[in-house]
Amino acid sequence: MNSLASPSYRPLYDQIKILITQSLIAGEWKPGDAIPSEIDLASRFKVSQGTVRKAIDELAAENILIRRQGKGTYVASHTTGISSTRFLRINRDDGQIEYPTSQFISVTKEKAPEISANLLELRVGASIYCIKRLLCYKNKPQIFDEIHIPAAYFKGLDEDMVKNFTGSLYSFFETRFGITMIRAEEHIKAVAASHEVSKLLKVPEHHPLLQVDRVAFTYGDRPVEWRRGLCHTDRFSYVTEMS
Amino acid sequence: MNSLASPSYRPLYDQIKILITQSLIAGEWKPGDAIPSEIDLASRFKVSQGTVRKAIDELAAENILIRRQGKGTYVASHTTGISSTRFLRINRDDGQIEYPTSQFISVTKEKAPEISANLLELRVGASIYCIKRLLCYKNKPQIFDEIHIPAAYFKGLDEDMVKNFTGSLYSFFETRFGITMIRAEEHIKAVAASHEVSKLLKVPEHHPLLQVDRVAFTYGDRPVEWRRGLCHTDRFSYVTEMS
DNA sequence: GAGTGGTCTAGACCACCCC
DNA sequence: GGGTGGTCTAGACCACTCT
Repeated sequence: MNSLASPSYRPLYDQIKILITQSLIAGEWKPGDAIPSEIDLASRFKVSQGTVRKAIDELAAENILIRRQGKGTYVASHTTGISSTRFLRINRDDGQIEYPTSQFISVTKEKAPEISANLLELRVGASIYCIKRLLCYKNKPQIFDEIHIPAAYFKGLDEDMVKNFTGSLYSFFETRFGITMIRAEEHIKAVAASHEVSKLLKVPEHHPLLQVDRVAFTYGDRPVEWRRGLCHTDRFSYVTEMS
Repeated sequence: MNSLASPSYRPLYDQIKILITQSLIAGEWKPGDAIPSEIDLASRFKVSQGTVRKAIDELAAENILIRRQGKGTYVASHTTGISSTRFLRINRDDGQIEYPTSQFISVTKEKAPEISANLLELRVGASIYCIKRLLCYKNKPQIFDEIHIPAAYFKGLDEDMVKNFTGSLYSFFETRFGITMIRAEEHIKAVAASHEVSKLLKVPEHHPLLQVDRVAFTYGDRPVEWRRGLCHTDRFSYVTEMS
């Protein structure tokens, strides 16, 4: 998880993990690609297959790689499979599965406010893109998202690109900007709907909403997105598991 | 995680996991105890040390066992260490660490209502204990909990036992009834404070609260607790991570 | 020094996928 | 049948803890 800790002693498989991660950062293997077989990697890194295995096992446990028996090991992609929805924790209460559609409100270039600058490790006032959108279920707006991303990593992003893309926002980031989210931290509160948001979500002013603040990280645990979601949870819940 | 799935083929280490879990259920090794060394278990189960290792690795990843290099492998306990707070996801916004104190309101025997009966796999009307309490930070009430547990698993529980116990509720369940929680699922919503709850939490009526519904499981993935927490989140957040 | 978990290796064999 | 990941073994050696 955290690649800090005292490197008084670093196991081989840990070094292999870092080498693989570096290849992912460098784009040697792209999301959806198969990486070389364990045997090939073992001879490339001059270690045994078992050591490569342990490194891949851990990356697979972090959902960065995906193993498929008999076929190979693949780089997780937000464009396909489970990975495309693994960051969506809002579910219908009746148990039915339904995916939301996006309705974009605005895409603007802004100066980073303190709240997102700190978490994105930027200077306050650094250039960011700010995306506002609604997530709708059955065409009814349920979530209002405000999303901040550093302009430096998303050069050339504009409103039309976002609006014309079909698929999730993370698959957009991955496909158009080569930035893949691998992990996120969320802080959740209950808040009262502001006048502005109440109109967007079509709820009474002061209606209770779930406020979900997220920081998302890409390879190497670099923070690259801050967002605040305001969710109407009368018929939906945020679902999580712990052990 | 789920011990279902098609058993068309069951790896050895998986069978070892089941055998270890059965020993935990039977109480052969209790929370806090060291289990036998890998070498001992290998000879007991007639497999190699590596196979035992893989089984223990997975149980450790699920926080059911805890490895300590040079010392041994221990059964996770809610009475000590990280495990004692790993189900508490509410944290202060200012980043300071503070643990809540319990203030019990009532402990009663009830008939299970539909909502908890279904999730606890009981008949509606089955006998349960209902515990109501406040969790306080700096003596200020922040969370109101209503907790349902099957009476059959907690025979003899009464109000005095609960009130006189010092420590978390899960360490109480573990110590007094031999029931250890290993996993939980939560569904979260934003709701308005009822008149009743607003008085307990000392917030205005209709104030937004986080409603956290939980089902907790013990060894063998048996559900043994349902609870609903109502949290005042003006200075606290529910924190979670995903990957 | 003895005992524990942790790493690393090498090799055999199995289950799965696809040609 | 050949390639991939998955299991299992046996053994050597390392890092850590306690006595």
